[in-house]
Amino acid sequence: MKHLHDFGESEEMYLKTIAELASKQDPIPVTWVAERLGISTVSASEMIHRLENRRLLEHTPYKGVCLTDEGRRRANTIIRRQRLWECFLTDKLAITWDHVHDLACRLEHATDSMVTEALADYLGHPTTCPHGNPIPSTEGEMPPPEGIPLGDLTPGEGGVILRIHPVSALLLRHLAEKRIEPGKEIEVREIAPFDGPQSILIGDEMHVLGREVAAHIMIQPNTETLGSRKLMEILG
Amino acid sequence: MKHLHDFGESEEMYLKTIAELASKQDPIPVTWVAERLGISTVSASEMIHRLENRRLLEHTPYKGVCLTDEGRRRANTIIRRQRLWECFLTDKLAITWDHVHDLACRLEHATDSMVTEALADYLGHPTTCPHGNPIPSTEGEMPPPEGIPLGDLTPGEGGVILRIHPVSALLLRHLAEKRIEPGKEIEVREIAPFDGPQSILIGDEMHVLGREVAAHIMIQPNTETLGSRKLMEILG
DNA sequence: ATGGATTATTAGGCAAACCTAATATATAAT
DNA sequence: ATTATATATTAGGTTTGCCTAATAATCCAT
Ligand SMILES: [Mn+2]
Ligand SMILES: [Mn+2]
Ligand SMILES: [Mn+2]
Ligand SMILES: [Mn+2]
Repeated sequence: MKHLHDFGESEEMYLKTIAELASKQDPIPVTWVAERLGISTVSASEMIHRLENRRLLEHTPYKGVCLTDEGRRRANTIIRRQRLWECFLTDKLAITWDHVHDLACRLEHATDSMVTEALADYLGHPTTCPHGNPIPSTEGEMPPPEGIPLGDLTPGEGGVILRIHPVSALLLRHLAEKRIEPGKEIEVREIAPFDGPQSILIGDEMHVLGREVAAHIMIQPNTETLGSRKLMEILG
Repeated sequence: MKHLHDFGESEEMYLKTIAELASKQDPIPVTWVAERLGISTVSASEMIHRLENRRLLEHTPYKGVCLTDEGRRRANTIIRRQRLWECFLTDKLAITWDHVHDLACRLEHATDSMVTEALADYLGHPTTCPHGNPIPSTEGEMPPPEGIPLGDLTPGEGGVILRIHPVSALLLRHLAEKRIEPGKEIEVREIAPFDGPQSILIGDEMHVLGREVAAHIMIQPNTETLGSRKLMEILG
């Protein structure tokens, strides 16, 4: 007999979370997954074993997890749904930027491919979500995300905000308050010693951002202000 | 710690199901609830006790269940969400009539009141769903549904289809195939003996409908064709 | 190489929603 | 009043997804 419950929502969130973390490092420590999902490492470890048995990921002990091709395809399907809903919520329902991430994170699990594709049609097949992140294709392929973290820039360097790496609503609210959003010019002015917070200039306002926050703001660097060493890194 | 899962979807489906059945009879036998949800009576009974403890309904053994005011309010909130999504899916995404019921039944549980009200705004505050059923208010009040079941009409009687009482996608597909939809004229031509199926005329086509199906097609009767006995019933 | 920190596993539990099989109770029909 | 039927409860079990506490294995830095 089939149950009333979906019992696939957890699985989907694991895959999505791993895919999102994978753009920062690969393989992903199980600890990171647990922390992001707000559960114990034991529970995460259990579930990861189950997903490994089903060939959706591979776990190398003491290293971390990597999605298989099928796992990544599935993850990107969920991400596609979330980002399309984000577009709908902002563009059509006029819900603010910092709210749509969490709202879409609930809808994504209740959406099949028929609705997804009809929605994509209706929205005119957008290529990025309101936070600037690319929307995967119907086939579950995602263009490589662009930009480098603001946190990697040094004083004097700056550029245009390309996207906000997907993360909790709290961070988005924090950024929304300071009017830090995709498309805007931003410049690093100062970095406190001992890997401390960055002082940044956006519009005509100065703000101090913690390293964790700065790591999620992805920049298209302004090449003029950029040190040549970093230029090499980016191009080569 | 909070769980990843909602664990409220079941509760919502119980309340909604009971509210929908309540328009046919009151109180509702627990058996009906179990059957509609496709679960055992034991499971339904368990859950109904839990909902009773939380004052969302009242259960009189060997009679059935009635929603409390709070229970009905909650149920109508879910119904509002479902029917607004149904409008969205048909009007904006151009998904057919018979599909939207089930699709919206998944979205309804992933939708909070912010999204619901923004959606209602966006759709221009529709008053009925694509199946003709009334959409409850923000406060959880629903206008009394109109019409009498097609199954109660006798040969020669007819009228306009007002709405299809909410039920499975199978029934909707069945009706969609025969072009039986809200707004159309329909007339009973014949009833087979021993409470058998009805032969009906819609457009220029004749169809034979089982009693169960006919019970879900709600009619605004054409008073000229109507027997005076039934007229009394309706008006008085 | 060795000790301390990180990572993984084991053991034992819990709650929500389901299930079947068996039993008990109330209502309805003869 | 008795019996048959419908309804309810009890008992015991499953799966999913989470938990804590304790232990074991590995990695890394000195
Ligand atoms: Mn989600
Ligand atoms: Mn986004
Ligand atoms: Mn539903
Ligand atoms: Mn409807």
